[in-house]
Amino acid sequence: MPRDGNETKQRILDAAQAHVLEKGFAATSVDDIQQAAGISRGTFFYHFPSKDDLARALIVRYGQADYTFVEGFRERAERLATDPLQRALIFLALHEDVFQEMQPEEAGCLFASFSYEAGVLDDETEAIIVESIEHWRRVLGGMLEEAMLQHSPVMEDVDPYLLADLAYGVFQGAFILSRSLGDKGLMSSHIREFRRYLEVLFGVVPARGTRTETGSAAPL
Amino acid sequence: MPRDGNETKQRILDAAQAHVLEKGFAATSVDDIQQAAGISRGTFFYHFPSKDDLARALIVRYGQADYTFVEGFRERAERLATDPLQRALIFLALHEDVFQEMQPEEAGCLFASFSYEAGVLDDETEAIIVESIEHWRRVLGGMLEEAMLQHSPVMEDVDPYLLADLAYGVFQGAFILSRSLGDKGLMSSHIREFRRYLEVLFGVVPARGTRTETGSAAPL
DNA sequence: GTATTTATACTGACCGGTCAGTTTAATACA
DNA sequence: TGTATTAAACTGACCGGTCAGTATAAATAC
Repeated sequence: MPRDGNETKQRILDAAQAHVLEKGFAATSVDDIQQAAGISRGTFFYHFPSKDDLARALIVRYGQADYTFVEGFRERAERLATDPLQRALIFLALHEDVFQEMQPEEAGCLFASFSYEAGVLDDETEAIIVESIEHWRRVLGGMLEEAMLQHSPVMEDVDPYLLADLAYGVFQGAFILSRSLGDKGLMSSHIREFRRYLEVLFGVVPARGTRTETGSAAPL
Repeated sequence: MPRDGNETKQRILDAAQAHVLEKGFAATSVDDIQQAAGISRGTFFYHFPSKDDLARALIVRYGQADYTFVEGFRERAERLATDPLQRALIFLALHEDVFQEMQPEEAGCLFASFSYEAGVLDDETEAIIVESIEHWRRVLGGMLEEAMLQHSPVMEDVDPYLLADLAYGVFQGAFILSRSLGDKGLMSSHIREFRRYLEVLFGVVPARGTRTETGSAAPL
């Protein structure tokens, strides 16, 4: 059954990605991948000249999938709301949903995995990661930049692109915490907390005062 | 120069930690470590029965250093302020200073590095990582819990321990972004942004209205 | 419409090298 | 004298990578 070579290639990439996300690239042997993908050793090297080429292919595919996801979420957010802040909040909430449905073994980012394995990727491939982060920054940062024009933030010197980077960082941090603590639900709660930050920063706050606290709101 | 065995052991751990933080544990060979530490192959195995024992020792030492750091910062923060919110803000600012003085090759967390290399550490050693995270959570979360009693947060259902976890995640995420983008300064700005979140959440906000925006502060 | 060719997909044994770990004999110090 | 260290040789498992050959199916030929 030599028909569809591309299907095999994708199966190799799927098996490889799962292994790399769990154990890391260096600790993933070609034999591991070959066995998990249900193919022979020769077939692996038929599709990928070297293990480093596999790494490159993994990053390329991951970057493309990431781009598609982000653009899809952007479009959905733009369809669901006209207010730019609401769009940003929805954009993040859509990510939250995805993470909630993730299997524990998927909870991780391939880019982050390689970030602690310097020297594997060549400069071009590293650039794909940078582009991917910058794409995210452009999309979410752009929404927040627009939001600033319509909602006065409660603080001065708000940098919408720093906020976008921070959101990306929160995702990455939540992945690591989630893996270290074995707590899957952590992902959602961290994203939700970040959304709360945006809400309170842009003044979209549910009315206070219904609470039972002692009262005085004066700070410091 | 066979004098101090412990000094050699520490030199091995130093060299190993630097390599692991850069390339990962699996990609770090005993020869790499041995050469970087300026010792012989035999000496490495004299001090560490196996490479896995080295991993364990690295985590133990890192956990201890982490504990010392956090406790030191907690004490300094408690000395510098009595208000629990201010203590939390100072506690974070002290971390910010440390990260600012970090060399690019140090920018990373050993725990995070191992979080993408499953299977290397035994359960006991993994538990050290969990304890370390929980220690952080107790310290910062405790400060924030106290802060909630004195400052009414502008939102309901604020979970001080979730905020502490989030701060930890922001650190981790900033490390990854910093490494991926090659931007060292990112660390500080992300921590500073998180502190702003706490400020705005607890109502410690510099007066608004001095800004040049169109005016209306009413949201949504 | 069967034989032949061609391109693609795949196999598994094999090779050279590297890795973690062992052993040994000699040596430096306190 | 015992602890710390060195240098070097060695083992065996495993690793990435190669290669000669097989299987398949569609295209081409007769």
